[in-house]
Amino acid sequence: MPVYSANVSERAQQPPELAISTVIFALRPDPEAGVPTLWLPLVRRTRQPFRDRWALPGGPLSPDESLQDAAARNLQETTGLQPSYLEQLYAFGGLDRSPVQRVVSIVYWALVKPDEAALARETENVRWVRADGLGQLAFDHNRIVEYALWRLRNKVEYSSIAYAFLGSTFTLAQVREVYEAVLGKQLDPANFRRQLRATPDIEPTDEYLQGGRHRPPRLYRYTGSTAQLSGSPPA
Amino acid sequence: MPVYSANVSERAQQPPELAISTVIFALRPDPEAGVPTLWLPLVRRTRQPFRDRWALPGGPLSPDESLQDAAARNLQETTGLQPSYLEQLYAFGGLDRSPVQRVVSIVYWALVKPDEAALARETENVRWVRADGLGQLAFDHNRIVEYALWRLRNKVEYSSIAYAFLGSTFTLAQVREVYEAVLGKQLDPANFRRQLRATPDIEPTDEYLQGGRHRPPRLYRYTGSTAQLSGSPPA
DNA sequence: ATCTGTTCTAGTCACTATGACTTTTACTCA
DNA sequence: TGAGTAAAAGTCATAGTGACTAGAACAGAT
Repeated sequence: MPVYSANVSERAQQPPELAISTVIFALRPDPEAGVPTLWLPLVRRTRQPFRDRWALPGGPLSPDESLQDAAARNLQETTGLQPSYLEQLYAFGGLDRSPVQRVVSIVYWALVKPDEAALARETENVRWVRADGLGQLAFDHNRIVEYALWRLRNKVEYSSIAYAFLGSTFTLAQVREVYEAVLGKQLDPANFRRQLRATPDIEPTDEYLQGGRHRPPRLYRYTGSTAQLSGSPPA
Repeated sequence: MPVYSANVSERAQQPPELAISTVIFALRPDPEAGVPTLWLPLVRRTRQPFRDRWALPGGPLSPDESLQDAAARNLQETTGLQPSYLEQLYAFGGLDRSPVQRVVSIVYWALVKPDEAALARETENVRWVRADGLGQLAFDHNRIVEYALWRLRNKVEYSSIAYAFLGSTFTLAQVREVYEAVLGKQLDPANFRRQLRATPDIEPTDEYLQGGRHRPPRLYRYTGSTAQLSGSPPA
């Protein structure tokens, strides 16, 4: 335990600090295999506690912004990205999350589209890592990412969240790759295709994706509401 | 709008206040029809803002308790009840939730069993009301209850949460009544029965419920984990 | 003692969704 | 021109569901 930890009576007097953090997911091609995989940006801590350790983007809540606005702002500030999906994940408020002062973190999770993800800037203090294998993070951030992953995997199966990872048109195989990357398992192309064809929110365009060394796949478009896909309270 | 509202510059200087509230659901027989329906306890506000309006039980977060402990405590304090299920609902942090000072509320929702619900004390300032038809509540609490209801209805369909409303043994018809009360629609007894018989976590006992003017129904027992039914992050 | 109304319990039938699998189509590259 | 690849369409067996029918087992009334 760190030496700079405040003692109990000191901590009891201060009100808990309120912070916003965000888990940001994007699909990027794996450097080796080339298949899309889940990545997320981390920021290097420049101060104690956990100095030089990697952590989720986040910061304090400004008095004049809503919780969601605060999440969108620190997402913008650290990565320069606009999320295509943003939802509250959970409020973490355990007593020993930070060794210094008690912090209650309201955590959001976000998805970004590939064109956005391509713009993402990496600096000395901002790094993208694969969602598996992200060493030891600061605070309880490993646990938070685990929970965000669990939520993402659930939600991809019962909602239309997958399209938040894709551009305006896409092939059915690309959709399948999103599912495979998120769920971490192979899916049967023919059966997957049949299911998508049966959902009304996915309509075929007249265009085909050229360039592959095989039969050119048709492009599709998602016509469902990109607005909050149930899971957040009505505004 | 109230006259005691602070102006913008005043509000901007204070850090947001952090509060915990809880939506507590119990099944009680409807006074007329007699069938079980959803009820929840409200507390009368004794101070401004919204003095004399009904509101969700809640209060500030003590420095030495976790979020969940705080929810359990103010549940105990206002109603004297022990919840059989308690889960975080959402963190509400809009700018205009309170006319006085900005408040961020971390809201929990709870289910209580019928024997507990029977002990619930009603006082001048604590009243149980039906989950539909609860007039105008203080703050944004109507919206919060709506969201809690939405979550309850969802969760009852894909998880085994219904048994948190029931005692240690129960008839299959009682389980069906829980579903009907929560979902607000009639279910086919025969088909519902078939489904429950197929779930491994519900095992028949050798006992039967006597007293009805019809064939006595067999009693069953829920053997699944009553611990957190997925939806909260791993402890 | 028998009848009646009730719910419990078991079962049938048609329809739909799904997993595993096969076949044909349409492209690129050697 | 043939080989390789993935797209696209279709087949088949199986599991689950909604709608429905019918017998079983009780209490209370006749």
